[in-house]
Amino acid sequence: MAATIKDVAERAGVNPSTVSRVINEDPKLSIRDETRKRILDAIRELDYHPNAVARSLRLRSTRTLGMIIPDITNPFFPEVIKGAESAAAERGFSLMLCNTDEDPEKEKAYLDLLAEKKVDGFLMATAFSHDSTVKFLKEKGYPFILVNRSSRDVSGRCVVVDDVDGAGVAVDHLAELGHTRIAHVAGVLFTETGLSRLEGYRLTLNKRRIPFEPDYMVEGGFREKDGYRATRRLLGLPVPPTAIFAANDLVALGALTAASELGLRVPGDLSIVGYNDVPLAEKVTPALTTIHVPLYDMGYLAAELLTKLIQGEEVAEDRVVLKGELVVRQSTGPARERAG
Amino acid sequence: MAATIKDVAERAGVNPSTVSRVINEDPKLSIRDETRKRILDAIRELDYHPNAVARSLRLRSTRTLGMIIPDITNPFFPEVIKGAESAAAERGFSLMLCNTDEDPEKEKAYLDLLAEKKVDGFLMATAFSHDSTVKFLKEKGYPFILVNRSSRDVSGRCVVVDDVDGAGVAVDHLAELGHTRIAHVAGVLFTETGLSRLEGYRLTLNKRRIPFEPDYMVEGGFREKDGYRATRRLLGLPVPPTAIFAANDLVALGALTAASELGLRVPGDLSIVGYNDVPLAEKVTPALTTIHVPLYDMGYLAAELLTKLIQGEEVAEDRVVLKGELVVRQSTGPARERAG
DNA sequence: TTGAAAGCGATACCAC
DNA sequence: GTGGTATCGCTTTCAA
Repeated sequence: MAATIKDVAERAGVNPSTVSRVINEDPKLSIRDETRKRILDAIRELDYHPNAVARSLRLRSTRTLGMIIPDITNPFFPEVIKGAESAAAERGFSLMLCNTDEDPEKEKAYLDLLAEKKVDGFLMATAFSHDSTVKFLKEKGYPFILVNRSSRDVSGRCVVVDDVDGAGVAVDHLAELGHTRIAHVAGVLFTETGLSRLEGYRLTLNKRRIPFEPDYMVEGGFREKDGYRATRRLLGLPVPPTAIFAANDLVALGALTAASELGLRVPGDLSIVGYNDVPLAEKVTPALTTIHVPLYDMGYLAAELLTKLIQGEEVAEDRVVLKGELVVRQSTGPARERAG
Repeated sequence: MAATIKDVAERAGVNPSTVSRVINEDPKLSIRDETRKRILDAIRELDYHPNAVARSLRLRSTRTLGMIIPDITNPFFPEVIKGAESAAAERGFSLMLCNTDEDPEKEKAYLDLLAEKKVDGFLMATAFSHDSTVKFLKEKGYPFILVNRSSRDVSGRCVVVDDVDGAGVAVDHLAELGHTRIAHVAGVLFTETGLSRLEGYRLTLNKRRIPFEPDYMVEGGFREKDGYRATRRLLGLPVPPTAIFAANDLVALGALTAASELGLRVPGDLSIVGYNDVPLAEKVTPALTTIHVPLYDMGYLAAELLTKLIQGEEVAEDRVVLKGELVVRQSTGPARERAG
């Protein structure tokens, strides 16, 4: 059995409360050096480690954050998690990680579980999560931060990237290469990110006076096969696009596959730009031109913000908006007339 | 404030202990239906959820597992974590995730932290971890399972793949393609996995009566740049190898880059086999021939085993050995004489 | 400068 | 069939 504070107290010949004060460096404690030494010695001799469960019960704080993500094998998340974990650890918090597999029922179950386990706050990285989640969190008054998603229901409390801007940068890049037949394989359009990237696409076409061609906008999803299917469709059009702005890198990868199956060369016949700059993006051939999103920072800032919220610190801004940056690699090139 | 068991008891006009028995479905409880109903109603009306921290203190069990991994952004781990998380969740356990960045000090700090937080057991996925970790765990009597690593200091308690066998399969594949100049970019040789793969390489050369050429064995490491450097060296040899068995997929990727920089074609001029079949492996060009390791299963089985250990269930075998399987893709091809 | 005791929210043993 | 009460390990207020 591990030693308790009582054991330490007995060994040092003092009361447990005194031991507690010494451990927690109670500022309004004046104690004789000799007594303190006895306590410290006893702690060392017994290899005493305070029981965090008991502390949590007493202090009503577990120093633990719950993080809910849809799928850890999606290459978007590991960097985000790592950032969150670092920020949490630096502030003495641990991370409890929950994977929902995009299943709303699991999400709800985890929410309840984490609430019962009395985590001090929630990091929600699930783009699909129904607003009932946000509602639940708000009603219960639990501190939370949305990661890479925002909500109309709530003032701030999120760390996001400016997707309208990022999509604009992507489309600008293609336009500057001379492309006018620019298609967009959109993400899921009931998510903020999906919607905003579409908006950025349309706004930039507009700005550039490129007419919006409805056939060039196809709603896909965020997975590779969504990109594959959508691209097959686009490339089957009578007048196919010469460039595709994909909702994310996975989608761009699917587009790459579809193009190569049809014997098209990238970027010779088709330029493709992705979104997020997932680690995979630079490994594939051709390496993906994409919008680099600071994934690590996103996680870090979210966890930092959350711990501040928890500790009641004043936060200037509880809505952090990060900017994406264009990274030009090999999947985009100048537009040129096609043989047909 | 959330309702407590006392609130429920008052509202139902019973004693807290009775509420507890109803909640936990105490088998040796006989209770009037009417009383039970009153309690259940009170629970619903107050939206009562038991405080897991208080339960944990009383029951001396947190139903939480600590999982320590070196680097979540290494594509090896997300699948493993996902498997572990699933198995844990199915058994009512949560996962506390800790990222050490390969830093032994962080590892120790996390070990202490998790111990203070009274996790019920440890999942250790750190190949580099010093044996002091295993020693610590053993001395304290904490249940633990090593993932993808074993230890001489301990009888079983691990889920590993048979790396000697896997490496053998990889080298066999190359030999069957007619290669005789087969090099090995080894991993870190003070890890079990690094050592075993080297052993498999040597045993198979032996079996095939291919003489072992010391210059063809270069110790690298497990990172991409290790593979890059080692391969540059191998390809600079007077008589360079025609095939490389890499310690893992990341190393194989580095080899790929080195080869293409030198104008060599894969598999035309050089065949490369990786290890693990990380998600990345099938995405790169040429797609990697590799040894598929059941990453998800590894995590799943480890967590399952650990929960059994924790709950005192009899486990037939506390050392689970999985087999890798050859996946032939595009990075390997028949040997042929080179121009020089 | 230190001690005593209440209480955090549950469970479980022992009564009756 | 249900209640009383001690207890898990720690913190904190109030006393002395």
